Amino acid sequence: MTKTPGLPVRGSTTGRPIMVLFDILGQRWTLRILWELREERLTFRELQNRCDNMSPTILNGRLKQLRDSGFVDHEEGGYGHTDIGRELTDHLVVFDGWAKNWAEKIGMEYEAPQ
Amino acid sequence: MTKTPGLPVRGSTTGRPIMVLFDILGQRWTLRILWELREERLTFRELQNRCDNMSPTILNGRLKQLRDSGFVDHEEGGYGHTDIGRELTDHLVVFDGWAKNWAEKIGMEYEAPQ
DNA sequence: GTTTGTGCTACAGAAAACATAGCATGGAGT
DNA sequence: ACTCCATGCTATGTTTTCTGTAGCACAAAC
Repeated sequence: MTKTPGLPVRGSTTGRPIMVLFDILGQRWTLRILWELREERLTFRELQNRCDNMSPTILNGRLKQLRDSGFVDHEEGGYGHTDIGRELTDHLVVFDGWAKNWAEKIGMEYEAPQ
Repeated sequence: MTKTPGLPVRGSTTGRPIMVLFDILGQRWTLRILWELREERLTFRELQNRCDNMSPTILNGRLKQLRDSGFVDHEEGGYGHTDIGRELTDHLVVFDGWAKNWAEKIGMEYEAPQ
């Protein structure tokens, strides 16, 4: 079941791009997968390891979806971002700094390990 | 079950803020709820309507979570963003324009209704 | 005192995700 | 040729999450 802008998705019959995007990102592990690929290409199993040993069934499903959506490809060296996938992930990277700020405001200072 | 930076979440034992954020956003409807509140306060039922009549059970759960996380409050006029919730949502608004671009690249020109 | 709006909760069924096992392919080494 | 290992999955049964529908409790308006 491919999710493409223009086609209806869960929670939206119009296929409006932002809704399609929300539908994709609002599934468990999707954001995390994009995130983990931010620095280097990873094999299926490396990716699985970094994603807390998530179920391969789901990982495979997500990767299929991300490839269908044009965010991820699978070439020499494993799975990695396409150009547009990198663009999307760059936006996510912004959230990293932002989240630390949020963490402080919410009353919890998080200290990075090491 | 409150999700707070510093406490472990699904897929991350460290409670690293970005992971907590991904855990929250990577649930169905959460992105959508933040999105629908971007312009005005909405009552529970208005919000439900805009979110494709999502199940009130889940809506209630999400709202609890978003309040616990400090993104949403419930005051005069219904549910709405806190300052930090607005900040987060501003980032999401960026995705709207971006998603249209993505839609074109992926080979589907989406025309907004009306 | 009945109707309308609001903010939910209850509950049964459907869908998604999980954990674990294991298979098929391909290359390296011996 | 054959074992060994990495890689990319699929299969299966269980658990968790989400859905859909019904309905309750409170408050204000009429």
